Amino acid sequence: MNHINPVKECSQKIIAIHDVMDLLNGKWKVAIIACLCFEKMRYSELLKTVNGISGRMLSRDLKELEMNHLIKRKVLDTKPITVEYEITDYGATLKNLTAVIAEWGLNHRDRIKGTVTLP
Amino acid sequence: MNHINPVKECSQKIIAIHDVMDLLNGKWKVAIIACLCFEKMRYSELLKTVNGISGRMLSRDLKELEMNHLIKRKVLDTKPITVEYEITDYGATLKNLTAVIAEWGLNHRDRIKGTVTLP
DNA sequence: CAGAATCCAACGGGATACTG
DNA sequence: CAGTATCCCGTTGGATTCTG
Repeated sequence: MNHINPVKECSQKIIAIHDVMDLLNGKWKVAIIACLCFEKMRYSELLKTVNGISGRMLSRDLKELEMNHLIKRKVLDTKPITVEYEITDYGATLKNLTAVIAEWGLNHRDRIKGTVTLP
Repeated sequence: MNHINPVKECSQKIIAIHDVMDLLNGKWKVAIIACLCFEKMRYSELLKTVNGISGRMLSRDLKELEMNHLIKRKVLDTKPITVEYEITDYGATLKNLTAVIAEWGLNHRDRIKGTVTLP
């Protein structure tokens, strides 16, 4: 059994983290993924659920996430047209990741935002 | 025992995720935290370990992380001067988060970098 | 060694208006 | 409803040079 050089192991992790941060770059992608891990949603629902995102950014990020096979886009032929976004099996492997992030955020809300930003 | 409205619960998580993404914004912060969770490091070591980061960004991000009490800066009076960065107890609560991200990245490296993003 | 300063390019992201 | 098209600004981030 080989011992792994601890420095090497760290480097590997750093590279892996770069990959992920590259895939989920920007302010919104993690939140979008988290939403869709929770349940499939339509464009307008995402717009409301992902607080503060603009339509432009939502479109853009959805397109990128779809290109990376993390989500699926399904056009329903209702009238008027509606579009449903759904997490893929691949994307669903990110569920734990989003859960850990959300949990940390919940536990440390006060320290993060500090004094302000809450009435 | 109260039932939590599932939509409400999702919204809470989204907000929490926004907090975290705000705290760890940019390409490098998560990697820096991961490094320092692994072991304390000097500036120049971080520069080598966090692949590809520039000195300017490292300085900037270290300052921000310090302001948020996630890391500590310690000046050693060697000559020439050396500076050691160390994770705080508070910052160390992010260790699991960085580990989960790194693990996902490692497991899915092939698909991310892939051959040519899948035919 | 550990940065600060300067310059500059590129991207992120908001607001608004428009389309099928 | 689900976008697309512009416009426009602030930030990010790289390269380089300078300092104690």
